[in-house]
Amino acid sequence: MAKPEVSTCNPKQALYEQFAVVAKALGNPQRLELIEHLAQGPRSVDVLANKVGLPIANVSQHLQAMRRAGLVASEREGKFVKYRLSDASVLSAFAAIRAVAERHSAEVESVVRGWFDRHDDMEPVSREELAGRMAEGLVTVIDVRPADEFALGHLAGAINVPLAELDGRLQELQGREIVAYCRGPWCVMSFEAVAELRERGFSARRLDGGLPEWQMAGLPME
Amino acid sequence: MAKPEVSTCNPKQALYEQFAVVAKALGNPQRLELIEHLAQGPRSVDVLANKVGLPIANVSQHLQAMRRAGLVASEREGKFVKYRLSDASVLSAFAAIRAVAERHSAEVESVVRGWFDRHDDMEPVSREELAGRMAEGLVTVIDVRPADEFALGHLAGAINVPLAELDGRLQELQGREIVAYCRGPWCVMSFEAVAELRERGFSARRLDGGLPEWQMAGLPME
DNA sequence: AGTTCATTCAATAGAATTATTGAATGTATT
DNA sequence: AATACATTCAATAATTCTATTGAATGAACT
Repeated sequence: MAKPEVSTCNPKQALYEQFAVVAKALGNPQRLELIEHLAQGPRSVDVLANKVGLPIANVSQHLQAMRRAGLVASEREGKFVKYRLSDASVLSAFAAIRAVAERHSAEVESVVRGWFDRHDDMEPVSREELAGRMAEGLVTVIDVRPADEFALGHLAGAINVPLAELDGRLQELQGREIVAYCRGPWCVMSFEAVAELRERGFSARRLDGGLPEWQMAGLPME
Repeated sequence: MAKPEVSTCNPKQALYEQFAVVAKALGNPQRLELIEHLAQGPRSVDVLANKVGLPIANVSQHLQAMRRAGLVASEREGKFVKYRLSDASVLSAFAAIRAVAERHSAEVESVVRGWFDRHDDMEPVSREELAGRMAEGLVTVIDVRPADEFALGHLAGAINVPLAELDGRLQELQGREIVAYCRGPWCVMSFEAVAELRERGFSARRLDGGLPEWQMAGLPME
């Protein structure tokens, strides 16, 4: 990622270089995971390191690489350095790359198919539909992310039922249709939650997209 | 780019790996240049090699790398192998990455500023506006790409004035406003053409985007 | 069959990326 | 000032990526 000075005389080359720097910064699974976390809100280096299970120094370097590419920005807050996505365009780029992968890679399909047998069942609830049904009080929205992430911001009206606790809290969820969400479109926790709930006879669906998409759509958070 | 088997047991990791493969394939200036050419239509390996000025074997390898990532597809046609973008989503991803680079990188800005002093002058003509004015016959549209690229497909009604020939063909262009386009949003040939035309006193503007964008918008080609 | 040409393959060296380690820096707290 | 803690820096080895070369393959043409 070292690119001390991009200074080809050929301006066309220089442009492609700049674009490549951005794509290169996205071209690493660890960094993509970091972006997915940052999409939910600003985070400090060690919170991120804990979440993704990497050494702090390693995460710090990845974050700096992304900062050089313009994907993230950082500000010091006391002892901590909070990183955040620099722009909504970063999420768009992530989504666009995901779209390419979805169309091509049979592997991506198959990962998702692992949780669902029939295609119909995968159909998620749209944000607009969910917003409407929440207003009518017809639906229980569960946030299946870990409690610490929930605490840092969540969909207005959602209750936190971390995936690990789902088993023991089924009685809370009786009676209404359930919509589960988590970090983003391919966050597997919501897939697992829906699969488990259906096995117990609940009527459960996934929200289309995760928290970042909800927030970007201007829908209420708390 | 070698990734013989992506088979982490962790499905989350596997997904990020897949997404990273796509981004990585976009993370190289040469490959981005190839994509820009392929965005105009299917091309054979050696046509591409001539355009980008790289050894054929090298181009072939880049194309294969992109094929593995799902960015391009290929079909044999007699002696030739024609590569093409596999999907419109590839162009979206390219555009999204470009958008990130534009917002962040002062360098990208400065490359463009090299051709124009004032920001107002950079404002391009939208596709819709141009389509309307062409219908009224008010405007001369010039395609400043090399003749061979023009021959493989161009905007309906455009005339081909390769940048290299612009000097000698000014009298053809007298009388009407000129709109220039070339390969894509950052293709510098149209910037140069407009700058040169203005120096000679012509009223000239750039088309917003290039040929691929026009085609994607469903506007007429020939 | 032999020739020509486009493409791919295989092997290589050089460059860049990544994870890891431990030391250094900077900021709050006592 | 001394400590604790979060982050960054610097150096390293392992891996991966890239360009280059020349040989091999595949399809058309004589």
